Amino acid sequence: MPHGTDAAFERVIFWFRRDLRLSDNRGLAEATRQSRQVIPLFVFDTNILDDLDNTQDRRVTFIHESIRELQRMLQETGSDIVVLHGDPEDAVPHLADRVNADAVFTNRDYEPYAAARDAQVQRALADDGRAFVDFKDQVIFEKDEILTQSGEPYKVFSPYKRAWLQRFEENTEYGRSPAAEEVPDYAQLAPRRTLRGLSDAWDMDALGFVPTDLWLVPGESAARERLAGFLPRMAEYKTDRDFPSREGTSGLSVHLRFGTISIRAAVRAAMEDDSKGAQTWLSELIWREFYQMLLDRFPRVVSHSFKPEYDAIRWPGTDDHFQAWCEGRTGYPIVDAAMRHFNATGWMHNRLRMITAMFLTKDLLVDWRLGEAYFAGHLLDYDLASNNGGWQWSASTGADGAPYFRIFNPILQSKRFDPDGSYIREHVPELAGFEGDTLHWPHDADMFTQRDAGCVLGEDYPHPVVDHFEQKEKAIALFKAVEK
DNA sequence: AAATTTTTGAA
DNA sequence: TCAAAAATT
Repeated sequence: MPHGTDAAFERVIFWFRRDLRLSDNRGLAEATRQSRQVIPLFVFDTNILDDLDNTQDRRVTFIHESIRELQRMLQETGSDIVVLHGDPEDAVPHLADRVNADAVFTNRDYEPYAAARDAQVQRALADDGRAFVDFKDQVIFEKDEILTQSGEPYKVFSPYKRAWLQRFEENTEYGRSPAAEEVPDYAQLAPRRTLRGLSDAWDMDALGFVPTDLWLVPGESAARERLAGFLPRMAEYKTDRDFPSREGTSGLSVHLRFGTISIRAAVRAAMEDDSKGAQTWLSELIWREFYQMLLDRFPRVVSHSFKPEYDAIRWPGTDDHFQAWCEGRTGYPIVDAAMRHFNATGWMHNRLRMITAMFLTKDLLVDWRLGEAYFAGHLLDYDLASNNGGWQWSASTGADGAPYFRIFNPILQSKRFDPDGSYIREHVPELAGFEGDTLHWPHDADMFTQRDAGCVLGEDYPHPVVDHFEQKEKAIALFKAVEK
């Protein structure tokens, strides 16, 4: 379609949220197709930022850097981005009024807060006679697109996945952008001079945050490079992904979270590779959609067990044990290594997320919501749907979660997935002198061995805070007590 | 996306 | 007698 000549709108704001990229961005592509002029916008949302209790939040740095890159790319085309700092419910309609936009285009966000915010923005815009148009971009399939025969949402992953794959293969268009464009039509983007003076101050200082170090490079071009770097490793994903000391995972979770890469690009990459590893990775991407669908369809999971009968459980874990877990001093080396690495970087390997979550809920008997909140506060790739889904999986309260009797033995997990102990040695250096299986469970070592390893238990490294075999029985009893 | 105990079945 | 399969939690 020729641009501009038959555009439906004169001037449209495109509002970036968790889609911080120019390429393969459905809402942005539609905005440039349907409007003579497009004004790019990002809002640093004070409703979210004011709730962060750490001025060194890594996510703010990631977003800030990614917006900077967007701005550089837009400026190279002669355009720019408007950046606001405030409450979107006021800021977006206000900007629309200021530039006299006909509409605000954006990509849908399925989190309860975002959905409520967008409904409010839509109402405010409508009062002024402006449209709010949103698009599917964050997922391949939304909640109503994959349903059982009886029209119900799936509550078990495998049949959901089967239906997802079938639907995808029926129409390969799902993997593509609706408009064939992979990048926006730059001719439609508002010229830089038009956008001058519209932004708030948005350097980190003005936002009230301090830049942090990150373990990965923010932005769209870095995301593309990371995917490219993963392609040759994808075939080995199935075998390597469970070992925290190997580079076996894609490392794309942060980019998928902030949309510096599109889910379609990821799915296309998996579909174009016929290895077992690619299928396994695709399966993980489908888990992501499964959890997004569940959150959209059952928002009560934010604060309640997906399985209502397990809401009756009163988790008896103590605050002391929770603190020991948070700080990586439980006396379980693999758990402590994972938590210390996490605290230092804001990232945790998926295998370790399962081990630490299982340990908090089934060994320390602490309510999964506390663990979920701790991860929510520190994960650079934090996503409500995936984090909640993962925690409810580990706690056995979720849709298709681990059965309550399937409790990880943290020592066996450690031996299996960190066989040479290199992960533990790196992140719990005081244990590095222990050899073989003793590293995974040092507490049976005699004093000679401890001195030899340079680590006296109870002094240099804590005694275990609980006994796994005792706690596991208590965990099973908690579930049995409330079973129907 | 488990761990552990019990039973089975072939040597 | 032991490893694999099945049952149990």
